Amino acid sequence: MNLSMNNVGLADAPSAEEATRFHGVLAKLQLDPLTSEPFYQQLKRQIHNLIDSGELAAGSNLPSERMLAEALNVSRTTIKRCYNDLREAQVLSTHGRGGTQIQAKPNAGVSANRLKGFAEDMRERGMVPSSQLLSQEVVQDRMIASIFDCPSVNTFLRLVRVRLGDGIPLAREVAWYDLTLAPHMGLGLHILARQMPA
Amino acid sequence: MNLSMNNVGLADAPSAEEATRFHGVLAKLQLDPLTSEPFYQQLKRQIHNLIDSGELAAGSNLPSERMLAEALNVSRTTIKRCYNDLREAQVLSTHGRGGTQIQAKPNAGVSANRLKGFAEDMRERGMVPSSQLLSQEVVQDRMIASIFDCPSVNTFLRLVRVRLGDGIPLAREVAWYDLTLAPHMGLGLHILARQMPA
DNA sequence: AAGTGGTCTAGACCACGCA
DNA sequence: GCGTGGTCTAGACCACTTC
Repeated sequence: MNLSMNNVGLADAPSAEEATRFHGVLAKLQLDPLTSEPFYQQLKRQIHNLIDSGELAAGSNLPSERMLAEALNVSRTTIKRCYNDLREAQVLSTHGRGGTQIQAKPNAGVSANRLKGFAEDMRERGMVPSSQLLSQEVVQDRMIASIFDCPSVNTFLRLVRVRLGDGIPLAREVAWYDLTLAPHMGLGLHILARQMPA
Repeated sequence: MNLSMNNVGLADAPSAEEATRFHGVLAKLQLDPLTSEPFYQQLKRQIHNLIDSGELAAGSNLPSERMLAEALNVSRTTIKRCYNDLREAQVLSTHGRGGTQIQAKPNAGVSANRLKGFAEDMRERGMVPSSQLLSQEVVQDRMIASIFDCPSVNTFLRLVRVRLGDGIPLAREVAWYDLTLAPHMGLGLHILARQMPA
């Protein structure tokens, strides 16, 4: 068998030196095997919280997947699942050999978060997002048309919905979709356009 | 060793019978080991295409992870990664022993899509979502408070933003976030609450 | 009760980017 | 070139839902 790779077996050499670098982080990450919450979820939540609270600064490095796996005594796959989810959520980023880095600012407010959807934001925070449609109608509205800088004859889909996190109403949204540009939005609707009152 | 589970080793009994059920699906799924595109990506793409084209009808079943893995001669983990991604995108759903089912209609309209965020919806359609913040302010508003069924002294974050797909403005949204319930939304903002004009 | 997906393990090889 | 993340394997146990 040509196991010609990986210096597994070099003892705990890396831990000894590098552990100090991540001492602060490692001390704050703990897994509870008794709860029903999966390991990777616990980690996601804890890391996200550390970032939100500023204990993990933007731009700083997280332990490598292998290192954290060894430190927490879980498999690399579990760490990877956590890191991957956070990478997908653009909370972490990867830099070749540079490892995994924190991308979001500690307290990135709404201005940054609004690049993500509400649902995505909620899921990152470990909440279950849902949505309740209050009304939907196809309208013509000159004011909105002017905002979009398009002919005032364009029709818009007007949506009002409540956004919930864990079943609790957190936001109310009113949205106008330009049906000329996004016709798929109107699919399945059987509502005739009507004139919007001024 | 107490390998007291899984009838692995019962030969290809399941395949023989069940393969006919999924004959159409299995015949259309093929993995190319030569391309650089990962297996799970190839599968995601192919399954998504089959759904879009209507060859896989909404509500119908997909082969179980184990079965598809065996049929394509890959590990269950690889199939799972594909299925999981599609589940997260709400394209597939899971039903206990019932297996994995196709959830989205080929061209589901807004009424279904509004359970997802704008960004997610865009990404599924292969467009690049972005957002432009027009205004953000912390306000008190009795009308909104009554909608949320909460004390009228609660403060809200009022956002106006334009949603873009591939750089084209597709929607305008006005959102009110209840800062009492979602304080993290206001982090990083230095805007004093002001009274909302009636 | 049988089979499903959910989670986790312990390994392996690869491409790529810093050092 | 070395360590990183990316992909993949072959297995295991569990909770849960449907049969």
